[in-house]
Amino acid sequence: MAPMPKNAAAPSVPTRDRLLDAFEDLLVEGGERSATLDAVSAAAAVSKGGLLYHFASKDALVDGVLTRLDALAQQDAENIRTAPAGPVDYLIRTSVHTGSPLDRAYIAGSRLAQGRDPRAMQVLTDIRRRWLSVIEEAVHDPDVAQTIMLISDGLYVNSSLAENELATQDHTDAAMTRLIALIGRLLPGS
Amino acid sequence: MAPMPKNAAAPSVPTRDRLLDAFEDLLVEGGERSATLDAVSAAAAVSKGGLLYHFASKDALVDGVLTRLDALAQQDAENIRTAPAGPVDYLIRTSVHTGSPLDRAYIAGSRLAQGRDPRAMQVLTDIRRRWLSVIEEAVHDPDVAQTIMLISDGLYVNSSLAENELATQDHTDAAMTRLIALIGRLLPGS
DNA sequence: ACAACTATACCGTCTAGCCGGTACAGTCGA
DNA sequence: TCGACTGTACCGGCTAGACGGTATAGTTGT
Repeated sequence: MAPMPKNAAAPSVPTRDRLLDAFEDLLVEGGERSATLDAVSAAAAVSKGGLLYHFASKDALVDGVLTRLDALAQQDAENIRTAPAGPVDYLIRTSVHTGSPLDRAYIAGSRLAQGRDPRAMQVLTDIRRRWLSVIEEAVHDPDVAQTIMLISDGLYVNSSLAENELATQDHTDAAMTRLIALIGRLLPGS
Repeated sequence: MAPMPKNAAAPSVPTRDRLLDAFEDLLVEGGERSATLDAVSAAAAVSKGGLLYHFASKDALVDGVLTRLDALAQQDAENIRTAPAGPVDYLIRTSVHTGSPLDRAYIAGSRLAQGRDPRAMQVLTDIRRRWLSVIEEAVHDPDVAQTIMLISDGLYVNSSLAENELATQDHTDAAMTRLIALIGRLLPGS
């Protein structure tokens, strides 16, 4: 009954999570097409049978990453709300790829959404709505909040496109600071 | 029916273009995975042999859409530059899905890029760079130009995500006008 | 005659999913 | 305390069908 370490040397990440991680990685690095069951099981160093023990179908695997993404995003909404430097600062700075679990899960989710998976689209839409309401709460202007969200989305697209090209765009700390300053101009005297 | 010498300027509705259209549609509506050779030929009402007569491989088909996208985008950059209401107004208003050929081609291209096709990523990056330089030319401030591009990207993501949901976001003309007005605040004294 | 197809059959590989088997820890009744 | 049994976690071989691509013979419009 109790969770078993099973191996004194390695209380390592449970197989289930390793499979989810592998699926995400494949989605992020190779797109929907390369994220096959065989590839996932190989990447997680689990047999295909083992994979299907934990996730009865590919659909179940998709549900798994989506559920995890949703949980991560819910946490993040709280982080945005309570960020010391303010919600806008936090949102913008974390919109460029940081390699965080949420980051990876979010990109994986958007790959799935691009494959027109309705569940993925729903989850992504919900996450965005959650973020938007936090920003709205902070800036007290729906249009400005929308615009900030658009910039955040744009940053996501951008860093996902230019993953290996540094020249195109710089997402340095300095650049982000300038961006945030610029966003400040959107807010009038109020 | 005019004669169709393989490599000259296309007359009316050549099979080659219908195949490209079908491939784009499938990419847009069903993602990379659903855009198979069988599906493409069926959607274009052409036999598989006919498809492979025009495009010797799937790679050639990808090259086809990418080449067409690049040409369309090159034209568009000129449209942005010479738009009566100004480049920024034009860029923002055409960032939400209009169903134009460029629009469709661009989304198709980004599906391919999400599948990590390096050619697709290159073409998309080039297009963005071209747009950016037009906007830079118009606003005389690199940071502001960047930010406007981010907003444009954000709009694109958004309308692609909420394709069937009208409630989430309104991309009405009025909303776009408000957005453009807001962007005006980014520009200082000038 | 020739380009632009259609129709059909085929091939090797990949893919999702299924199934029988294994190892092993824990439970339970006698 | 022993043997029968149960549940969990996993292995790896298998199959049907999809996929990209090849091949080839026949048809049609100009």
